[in-house]
Amino acid sequence: MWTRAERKQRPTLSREQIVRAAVAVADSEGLDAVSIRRIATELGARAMSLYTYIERKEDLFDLMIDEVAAETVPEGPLPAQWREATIAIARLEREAALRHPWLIGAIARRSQTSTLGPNMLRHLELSLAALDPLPATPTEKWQIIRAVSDYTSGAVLRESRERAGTAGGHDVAHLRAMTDSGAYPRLTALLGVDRRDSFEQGLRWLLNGISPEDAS
Amino acid sequence: MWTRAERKQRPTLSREQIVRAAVAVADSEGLDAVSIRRIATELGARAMSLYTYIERKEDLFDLMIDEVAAETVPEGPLPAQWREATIAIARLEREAALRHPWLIGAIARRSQTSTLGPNMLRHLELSLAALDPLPATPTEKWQIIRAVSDYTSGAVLRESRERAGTAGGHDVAHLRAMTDSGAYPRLTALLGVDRRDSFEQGLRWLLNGISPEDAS
DNA sequence: CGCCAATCGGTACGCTGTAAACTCCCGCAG
DNA sequence: CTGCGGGAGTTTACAGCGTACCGATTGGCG
Repeated sequence: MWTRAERKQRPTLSREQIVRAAVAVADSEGLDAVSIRRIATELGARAMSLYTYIERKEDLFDLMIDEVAAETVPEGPLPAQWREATIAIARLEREAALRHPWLIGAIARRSQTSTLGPNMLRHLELSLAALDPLPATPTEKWQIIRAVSDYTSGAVLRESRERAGTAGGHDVAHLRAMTDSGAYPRLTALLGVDRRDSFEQGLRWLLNGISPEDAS
Repeated sequence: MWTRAERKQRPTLSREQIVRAAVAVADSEGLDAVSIRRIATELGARAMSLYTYIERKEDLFDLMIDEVAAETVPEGPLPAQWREATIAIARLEREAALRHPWLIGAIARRSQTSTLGPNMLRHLELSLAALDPLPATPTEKWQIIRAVSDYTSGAVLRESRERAGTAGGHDVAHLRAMTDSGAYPRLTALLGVDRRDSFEQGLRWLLNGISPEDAS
């Protein structure tokens, strides 16, 4: 679908416009607010007009994902050290996912590996480029990229849910009740503990494990 | 909501029954197939009857998540080595999530940190117990648990999507076209490469980074 | 000019979550 | 025993969803 030509006439809509509107709605009201009718309204069109540009709603999600993937493509030259370069890319992924908290949900929602869009391909290409200085086989490099991006997406999934939650008093009360039961002593001991975010710490651990010699 | 007493009359339905039916439907037909009407039909009831046991559909997702979380609670005694114990728990998480591919999606779908159910609390308690032998502050232990489970959920999110996909020929053709363009040389070089799964490898890297002294 | 294909609109169908009001019927107070 | 409170389950209804199908419009090209 990435290769399908756009209209040749002169439309009042465009795929780019639709995707941007969808991303804006998702950013401000969540993924569930992204409905065909809603996006059409947003653009002053009728629902069915969108189907000139996408085949089904899932396509729209794919396009939204790739739209945001653009933010994960590093702009300038990569740091010369593979480690710094990889960290920089992981940070871009994290920041994009926190800016668009619906992102991981959209990825998880897609029934199968969504077709990779051009921005996602550029992102992957540059993730590989970051490892150029590393003496490793392609298979090993691929494993490293997967490990780092797996960690990043998991961390970001948790982080963005934590931010959305901010634990209303009700949940806290419930948690207290549970821990007061004494069934979870270690958890109880953790209730007041510092929960400063630890994305960077975990990333450091992972990279140290990959390459112990230049651990930080 | 976990504490709310169940009915005292004599119902033909039960919360447990509803949740099990929902998990079964999600397992075999995906999360989208879990609708109130569908589950009710599955149980020979009418849609609105379910609302005696849950307040809204999101509650059902929470209950399903905790139902599956039971499978991530280790049964016997934990390995004495914190490292082995942590690996064992991570494997349970992975296997449960692969058995129920909708799981990560359900977690991502929940608008905020869902209320922790009893099974999730037991899982967390035992994750902490696994680190008992480790000389570390509670904050550090919490960070370790988060790093490991972040990595695990990210890896499993990717893995289950890969399994669902198995890349139909169409996608492969598209990918070929993209890489033939020459814009992604490193990716192109990777096309035929071995993609053996690497969950264990990444987990080893992470644990080695956490504790270099007993690296494997 | 005539044609074609792209674009957009309208209508309709079967689905969704759930609010509101209803019918039962059990267990208990008098 | 009667009466009744209240919980279980049902019915109906509504607004919204994705999208199949068809018709109207229109601009570019032969």
